[in-house]
Amino acid sequence: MATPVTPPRGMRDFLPADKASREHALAVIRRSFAAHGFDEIETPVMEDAARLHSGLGGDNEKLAFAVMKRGLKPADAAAAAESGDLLALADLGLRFDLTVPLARFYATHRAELPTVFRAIQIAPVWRAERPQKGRYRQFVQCDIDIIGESGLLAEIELITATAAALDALGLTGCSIRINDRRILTTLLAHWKVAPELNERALIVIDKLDKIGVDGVVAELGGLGISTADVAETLNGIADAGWNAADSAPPVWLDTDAYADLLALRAAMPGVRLVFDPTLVRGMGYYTGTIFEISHPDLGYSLGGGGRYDGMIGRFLGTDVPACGFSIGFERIVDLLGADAASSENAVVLVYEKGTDSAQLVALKQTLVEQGLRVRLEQRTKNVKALLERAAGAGYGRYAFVGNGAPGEADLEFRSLGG
RNA sequence: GUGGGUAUAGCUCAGCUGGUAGAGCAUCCGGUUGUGGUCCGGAAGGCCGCGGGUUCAAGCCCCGUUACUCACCCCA
Repeated sequence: MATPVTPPRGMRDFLPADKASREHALAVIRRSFAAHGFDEIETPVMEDAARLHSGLGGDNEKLAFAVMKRGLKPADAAAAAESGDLLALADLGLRFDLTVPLARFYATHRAELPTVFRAIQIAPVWRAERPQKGRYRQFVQCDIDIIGESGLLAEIELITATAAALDALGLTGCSIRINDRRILTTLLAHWKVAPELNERALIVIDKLDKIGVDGVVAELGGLGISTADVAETLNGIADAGWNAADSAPPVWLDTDAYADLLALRAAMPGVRLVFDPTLVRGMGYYTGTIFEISHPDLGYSLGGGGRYDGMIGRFLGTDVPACGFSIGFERIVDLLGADAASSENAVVLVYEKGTDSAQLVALKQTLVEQGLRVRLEQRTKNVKALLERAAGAGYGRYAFVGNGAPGEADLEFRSLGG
């Protein structure tokens, strides 16, 4: 190429057709969430660097884009190099999720918010990852969160609203896998895993469906976890479903947490809930229920969430229960594909070169006032390409504007169907 | 962070064993059509990603580099 003009790595431009289908999907999601009693808020794209790196973002913290302080001097850079703390040069960063900003938002505005606050956030986040299919460095998340509700009603409202949104989008085949951090904690305790190994052990367990029982046993062994019944327990976990405790519950199962999951399932008969004791989720801040949207065609999740009762307390001082669910908007849109919803109310007027502009605009204005969407296009040699582009942009009808004195009465509209 | 693939016209891609840079579509022009989505002809459009090397000669072979892409890790 003569001039390499591409957007930043992992970030994208959207052509009119893409933009239209994105906006359509966003409108559907907004409507679903709002119908379930959630209110939309907005926060800045940046937060204080210290807040982003407070340990609540898990591994995502390492992927945060940092923003350098304004007015840095060479001496500052030298000092940072000296100390080895390059992040000292940054005081702000782009948010890598919507949960940390929400916790900050709630701490700031608690007095103005209802006791139980149901929030919608639909906004881009940034992560400095290596892009690939279904993974971008700027992407939109659609979050709903309930703050101040410690009971299962929070989970129920979140999952119900999310399932409704997926349904309204026409997405079929999705299921929601569900688990509870307490079940994982009990399992690790049963194996007498040292607390500092918990996170790494959980990541290994998460891979059970990919690498199988033998693979997990091997990797756990590598971490020094080799209690006698590891393989036996894993076999039980691999087979576990909603019948896990039909007879005597297995020793690794936290029965209180499992009872909660059964209650959730009973409360939402219309939602395809799958109990998956290997579901982990990377965020360290989850304390209870965790869930993830799965689709049979994809190796990655379409969204996820869970309960994070300890997080708000980090900003506020007093603990406030919270639970959230996030839809990965980009992955949903990729799945939906383009819906070229053409409209009969959108028309193209094809005019000959040299047609009087004033007459064209007057004609256009007449049609606009009738409620039509009107685009003017000068006739090209090959009209076919022009009309196909217009059809792709959502225009449903076209008419040729004759030379001479074009008037509305002279227009003969034809369908752009083909 | 680790590994694979790709890079040629605005777009999609050919280019043989190293020997003058190609097609389709899109664009522009001429004609045809003349209530028109047809057809014919022509033109324009290229640092063959970038840098080095081998060679009489490199789009092609070698080394490096950058970008894109797919997968792993992790994630939405």
